[in-house]
Amino acid sequence: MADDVPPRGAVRPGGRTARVRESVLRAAADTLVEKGFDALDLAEIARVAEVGKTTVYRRWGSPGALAADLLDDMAAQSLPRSRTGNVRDDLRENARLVVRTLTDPRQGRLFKALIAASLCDEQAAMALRRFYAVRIDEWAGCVADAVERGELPPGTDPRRVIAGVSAPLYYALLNTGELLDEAAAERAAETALAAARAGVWVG
Amino acid sequence: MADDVPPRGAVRPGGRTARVRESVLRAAADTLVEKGFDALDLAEIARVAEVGKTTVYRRWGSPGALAADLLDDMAAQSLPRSRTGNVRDDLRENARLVVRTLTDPRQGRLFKALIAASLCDEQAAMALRRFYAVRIDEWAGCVADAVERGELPPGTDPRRVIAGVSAPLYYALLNTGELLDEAAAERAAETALAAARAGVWVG
DNA sequence: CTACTAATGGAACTTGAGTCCCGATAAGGA
DNA sequence: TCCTTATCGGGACTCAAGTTCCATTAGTAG
Repeated sequence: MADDVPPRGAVRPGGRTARVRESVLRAAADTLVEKGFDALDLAEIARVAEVGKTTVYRRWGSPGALAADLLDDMAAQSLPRSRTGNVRDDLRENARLVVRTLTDPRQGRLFKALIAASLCDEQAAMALRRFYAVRIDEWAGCVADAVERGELPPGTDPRRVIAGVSAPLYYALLNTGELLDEAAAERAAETALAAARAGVWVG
Repeated sequence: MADDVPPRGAVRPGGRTARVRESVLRAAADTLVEKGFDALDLAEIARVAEVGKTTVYRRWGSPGALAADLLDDMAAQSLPRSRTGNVRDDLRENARLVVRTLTDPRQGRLFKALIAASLCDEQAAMALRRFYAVRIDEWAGCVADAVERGELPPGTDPRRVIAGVSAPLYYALLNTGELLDEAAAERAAETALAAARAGVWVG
């Protein structure tokens, strides 16, 4: 029956193994930022991370798997959210945070590269979905509170509202290339707010 | 001064050269659909297209440039849009079209691969922006008409409304992995409509 | 502290993507 | 029709990504 071989690095994850992972993930992130996903060779990662080439191929095996591990690592680091007590302000804060992240020279390139990875590799795709599920849930609380307070229709799906804020910003980043500035953040927040109030996300 | 060397295939674009381009673009699209952007080797494309390897490397040079050429080819094939005389129905039709395209086994994979290409290569990124500019303009007319008819506030930016329909659908496709069905199309159209009516895209 | 073995990493090897050279072919103008 | 040369394509070559083998190192349980 199932032999259930433990994944590489899971039996003795302390000391050296942890240092190797940290070093490789840092090198991977740097490469993704500077050269993009298509330039993610495991051989070069090993050189930059000062780690044996064999180790990288054995533990991660493919650029997609490495990107997936990086995404899981990022998802594990949670960020605090705002709580102004007013939906419009909360959504605006969220939109500003997304714009700030996507226009940041390092973060913006990193996100683009990780989305590229998710489009090329199924493991990375699953990790990306997990990542956004975590990030959206972190902010969904604001909306749930707003529904409690009667600012939005009862039955409004909080996650859909938060996703509704990010959607136009990512569309600008990935599809149209439109400028992501303060005004774009404002429009994104107002779009989600108008739709939520109209009951688009009820049920 | 500028010698202005014409690009490969521009001086004698007829006959053989055209056949080679057609054959290579078809092979590229097939490979993108079946294996994704990261598997786009020019050597394999040459084999599949039954064209000399040297030719492909000389004319396109990189997977990104090949993807860019494919995007320009796609942008040149325009699609008809609906004209029901009612904004809500027009936006709904547009949303359904996007969902149909993105969930189509071939088209959906192709779009994902081309977006991946645009995230890895600057030429492909510019071509993708041109492509979406064309597609959005094709539909912007509906919204302009609606503004004329008084269905939407004066000064509403038609392109932003159309982009507002697609945004949540692409966000579901690329970020959250949420199901793209008839209901998702409905919500996308209603979101854009609510925001447009609220005047989010005026000015 | 000691034993066991998971995990690392050096070195040699294989394979195929990408480059270069040059003759063959055919597009397009005279 | 003929001529010029843009474009194609076969074949040899290079170099590094990815694989395999095995000796060495160092977690972790006892």
